Amino acid sequence: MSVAKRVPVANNLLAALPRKDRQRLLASLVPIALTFGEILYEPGKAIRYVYFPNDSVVSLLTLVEGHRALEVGLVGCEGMVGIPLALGINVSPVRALVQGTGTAMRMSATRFRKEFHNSVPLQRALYRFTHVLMAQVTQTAACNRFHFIEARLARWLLMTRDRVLSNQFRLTQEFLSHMLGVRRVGVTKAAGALQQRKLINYSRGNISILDRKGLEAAACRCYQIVKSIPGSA
Amino acid sequence: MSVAKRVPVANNLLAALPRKDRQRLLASLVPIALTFGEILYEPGKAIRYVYFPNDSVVSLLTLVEGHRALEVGLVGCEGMVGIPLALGINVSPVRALVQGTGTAMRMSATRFRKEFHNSVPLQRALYRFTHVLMAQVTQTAACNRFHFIEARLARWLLMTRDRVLSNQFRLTQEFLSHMLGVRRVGVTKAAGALQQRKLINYSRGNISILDRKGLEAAACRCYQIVKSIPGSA
DNA sequence: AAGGCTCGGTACGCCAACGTACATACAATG
DNA sequence: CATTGTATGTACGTTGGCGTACCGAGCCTT
Repeated sequence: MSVAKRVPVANNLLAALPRKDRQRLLASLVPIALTFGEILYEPGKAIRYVYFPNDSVVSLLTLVEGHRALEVGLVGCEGMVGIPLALGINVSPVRALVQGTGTAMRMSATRFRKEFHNSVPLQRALYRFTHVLMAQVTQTAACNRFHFIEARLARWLLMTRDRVLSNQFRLTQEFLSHMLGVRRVGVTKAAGALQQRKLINYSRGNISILDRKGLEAAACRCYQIVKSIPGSA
Repeated sequence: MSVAKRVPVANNLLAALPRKDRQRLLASLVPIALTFGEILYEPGKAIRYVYFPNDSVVSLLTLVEGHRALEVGLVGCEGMVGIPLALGINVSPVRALVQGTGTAMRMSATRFRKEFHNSVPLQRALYRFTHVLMAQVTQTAACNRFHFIEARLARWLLMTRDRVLSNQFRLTQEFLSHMLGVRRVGVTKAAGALQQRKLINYSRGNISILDRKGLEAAACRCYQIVKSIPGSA
């Protein structure tokens, strides 16, 4: 995690604020580079910074002892990482893991509290995003319960695609298994099936989406449902 | 759903407010009887009232086509039903189903918005509860993914017990199957196992907890985890 | 070129949970 | 007391996913 100067501010949440509020916030925000694998929060630990992703992507994971991690939320430029702070809580219930390398705007927790208090538009935006996140977690809960790995994988790839704005990215199957909460072998099988159907291409951590429409058809409807929540794009 | 006069206000959220705020709120709140099976919200539909349960219990369920309902949250006297409104959203993403007959304090959505705006203590309390709910949904997501039906059933019974404040309540297995998102037969087997271990007693919808400690041991740790979140009791 | 390392593919036995169907028990009602 | 309906129990074959183990393929380093 290093300071990244002069990155374009592409976070939608910030971009949608009135100019005055945005300017004031930007004075307290520092652009920062987030790299794949970095852990921003650990469950039960204090939240020290909030992050407004630009082109980076952050996964929210629950940890249950004796099991793999399980992703419950995915935050990109449409949101903020650190929602508990907006709710007056300074401890994270989840692990926050950088899943897509990129930049974000960062602010310290103490500074955030102050700025949040002073900007009603920011409050409105963050409360709305809290709702989107809640809906996302809810849908994911059901998805993890009911749908096949293959469909869930397809959904996950699409969600990532929407946030990194690219059809190609790096991800090992081992990593994916910790997102979906399944065995690596399960991912291998599912990815193999998708590849055979010419929907994706997969090779040593390099994944590319070949047929987006087809992949959407292979994914469960959860993808569309979450996407259609106002404020989730 | 009928007006219920002169019920003791036992909702913790309300009780913890400063006297002044509570008094003002109570002027707009109407005690109401909620009966098992009533549906308060449907997904995608507008929220018309918020509810502060006293001794009633309300389930939040996601619906996925082609599958049974799945509970993602349980709200009793520790919270409020209608959190989206506090976040500035007037559509429910979930179905809200009365799971434990009892009373609640009710307020119209429009009235709530006004009162909410005017009471900072209420805002604080509700944002905190939003966080608790989010954590609960998150934990439930992992629980539904990883744990056996028997452990999940045990957890569910304990959570209900904590909210109805009684070791005995009415619930059919069919109903439970829609809470846990499993077959009715799955519930039969799990309940049978718990009964054989002398932890519960089960007969035609009448369930009683015989050995609470034992049931806690049979439940997954998710029960303790959710319970230990500050503000969840 | 060799060795090590990461990543992906395959194989095997196991089992919780699934869908479905049917059979029993209890309760209320006429 | 017979009838009807609801609630529970049992049974059977199917299967997706699990844990584990091992192998091969590509890549980097020495």
